[in-house]
Amino acid sequence: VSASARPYHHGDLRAALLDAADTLLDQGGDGAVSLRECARMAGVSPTAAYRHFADKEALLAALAARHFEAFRDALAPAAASARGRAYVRFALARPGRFRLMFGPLLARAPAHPVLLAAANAAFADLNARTGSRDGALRAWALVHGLAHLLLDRAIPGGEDPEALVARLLGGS
Amino acid sequence: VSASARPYHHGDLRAALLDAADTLLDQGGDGAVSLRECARMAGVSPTAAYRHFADKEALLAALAARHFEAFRDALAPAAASARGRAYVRFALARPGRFRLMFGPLLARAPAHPVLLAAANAAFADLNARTGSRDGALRAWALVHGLAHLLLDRAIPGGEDPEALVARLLGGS
DNA sequence: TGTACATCAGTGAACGCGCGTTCACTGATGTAC
DNA sequence: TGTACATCAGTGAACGCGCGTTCACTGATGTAC
Repeated sequence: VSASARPYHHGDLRAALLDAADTLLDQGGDGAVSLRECARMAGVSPTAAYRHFADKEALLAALAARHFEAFRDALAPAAASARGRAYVRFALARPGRFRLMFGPLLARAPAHPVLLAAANAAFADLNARTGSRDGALRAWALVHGLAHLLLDRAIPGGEDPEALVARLLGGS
Repeated sequence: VSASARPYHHGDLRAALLDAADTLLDQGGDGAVSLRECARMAGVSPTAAYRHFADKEALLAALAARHFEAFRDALAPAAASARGRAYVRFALARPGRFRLMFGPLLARAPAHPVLLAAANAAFADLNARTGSRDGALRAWALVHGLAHLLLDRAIPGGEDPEALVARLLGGS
């Protein structure tokens, strides 16, 4: 009746809250994440989260940091030609995460050292691969723009995204 | 005491509401726009907007449509080489508008014919200029990605955005 | 081994907030005769 | 020219909602002697 009454083990509320936030993020996007709903999903009182995070933004920052690390790890092993496709695929598969990571929260990273570090590490990886810095930046912008345009259904024609990406990024 | 008591003239509440939404959008971004605040700014009761828009989304759609038209008109006369720079400059100067236009609302354009038409017209213009369709698409994605990365302060180094854009888009 | 104590994760009530939307209404405008 | 009427833009009260955050608290855990 003690620990097993909760869906998480002793000391893991923090992780449970992040998982809940993740689920909400994937289902309803940025705006669907609320501290209260996370607490509800973790089976805990509305204010329990404040034992683990200073406020809502701190929770989101921790979440974004976690995703930047996973994102970096996922892209690192890919061959240069496949990394662009993987980037876009990630954005299309997990729009909520993508938008959180690259959204307005990013500008507030200086206030959240963990996020700042994770983001910078990921960005450094993205820019380190190819030859010139400007070339890397251009490649990044191209892929990033493609991700956004597909995500927001801005590209007319209703063509299969996967095929389009393969064609546009084929040679890079 | 009749019409002059309001900051708008007879029949112009609709325009006044859109202007108010625009101001909020430019100041606080997407989330800062509320029907109640728009009404407040127009000097009108909280529910007056429903005479002119079916609901909040309809107002936002009308606003986005208006901006797509202006966006298209602003880019049309520019020379091909300058259009990319103008695109990015618009995004940086008016982040709220840019995010509204190219955000999740765009996926709901089919429900708002005016927005759908305006967006498609703008997109057609963007893609019609350059030679091949794929080339145009790539150019668009590059510029769009650059706009987003700069907007979200994702590009490390703190370099002057304007200079960076000029350098990266120089040859296109 | 047993007792006193400090720690601290989680509780629950409460505060104050703003929002979108509905509904019956008022009162000015302009038309039809 | 004057009166009866319909239209319809805007009102204001109300509904129900969920949110972030505070605060004093409880009660289990584990440590020190």
